[in-house]
Amino acid sequence: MKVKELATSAGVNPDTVRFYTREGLLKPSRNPDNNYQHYDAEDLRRLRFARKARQLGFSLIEVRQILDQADDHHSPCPLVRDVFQQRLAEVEREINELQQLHKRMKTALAAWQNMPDGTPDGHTICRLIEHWDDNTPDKQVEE
Amino acid sequence: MKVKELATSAGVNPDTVRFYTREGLLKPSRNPDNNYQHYDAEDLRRLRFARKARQLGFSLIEVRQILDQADDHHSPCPLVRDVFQQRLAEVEREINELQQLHKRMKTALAAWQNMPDGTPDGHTICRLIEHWDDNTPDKQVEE
DNA sequence: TTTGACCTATGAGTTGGTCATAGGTTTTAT
DNA sequence: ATAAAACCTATGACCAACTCATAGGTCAAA
Repeated sequence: MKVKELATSAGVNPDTVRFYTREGLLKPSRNPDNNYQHYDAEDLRRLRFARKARQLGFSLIEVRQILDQADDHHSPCPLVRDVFQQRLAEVEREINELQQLHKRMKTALAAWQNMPDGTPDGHTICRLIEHWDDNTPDKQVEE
Repeated sequence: MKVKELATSAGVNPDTVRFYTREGLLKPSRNPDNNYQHYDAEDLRRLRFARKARQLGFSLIEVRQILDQADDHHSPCPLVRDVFQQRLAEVEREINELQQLHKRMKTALAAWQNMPDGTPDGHTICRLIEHWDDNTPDKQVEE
């Protein structure tokens, strides 16, 4: 297979195939006649594997490590389980953060219903944001 | 105030102050003697405003637009309300996506409990991921 | 044989900073 | 007075994971 065919088979951009090849995730052979890359069924498996792992939140570096382990005839599954656990915890943290942000946004929106739009007066840019309570402490003022 | 003092007052990295200045969010005057930037209370207000807006998910470009409107003596609040609404919708979308991902991860993890770790066999890299059902359609195979 | 569709390598753009470099200035301590 | 520390300047590289643009080489069909 050439680049476009592999890309189409896996549903990705041909440039992604080239990028993954540069990054060492795919290991095509080369046609010496025309310098074209030649991909086989194994590359398609690797590419599909990589895309699924990416959807699960694995980084490209992690995917490469997993593929490299497989190349060394070691089972990558323990590594997969390990990274997956971390990733799951991270997703939970992200959800929490976003839900808190969402709650604060809704609260702010409700509070804004009754606030007039002011023109900046040299003390305030837009009360809507300046009176937003973000519970992050900030420091002293000096001039 | 000089860079570090402003940065400390707002609880940010001095490089962030320089970066925001380059990006036009802060407009310090310059001391012609030594070419140093001089920030005043207004810049501190702008910087704090910018940081709050960033926490709400406003992009730097949006923040700059808002500040520019304020500089033109227009109330930036309508723009703020508008961008805020879009941002709220986006946050909701992000939460949904993450929750779906989370659900699929938990399901996969449960399914993995009873699956053995295999060594790559030329057909499979790691069943854990390859048998992951991601309900994204992909295309035909050819070689 | 020429056009279009493909291939190559390389570099830039995206976002929001952070860090490193190399050099100039000011402040503090000796 | 002077030397070191702590600050300032501008510029460019770096992070992630691609995507897109450029310039040029190759190949298939009309």
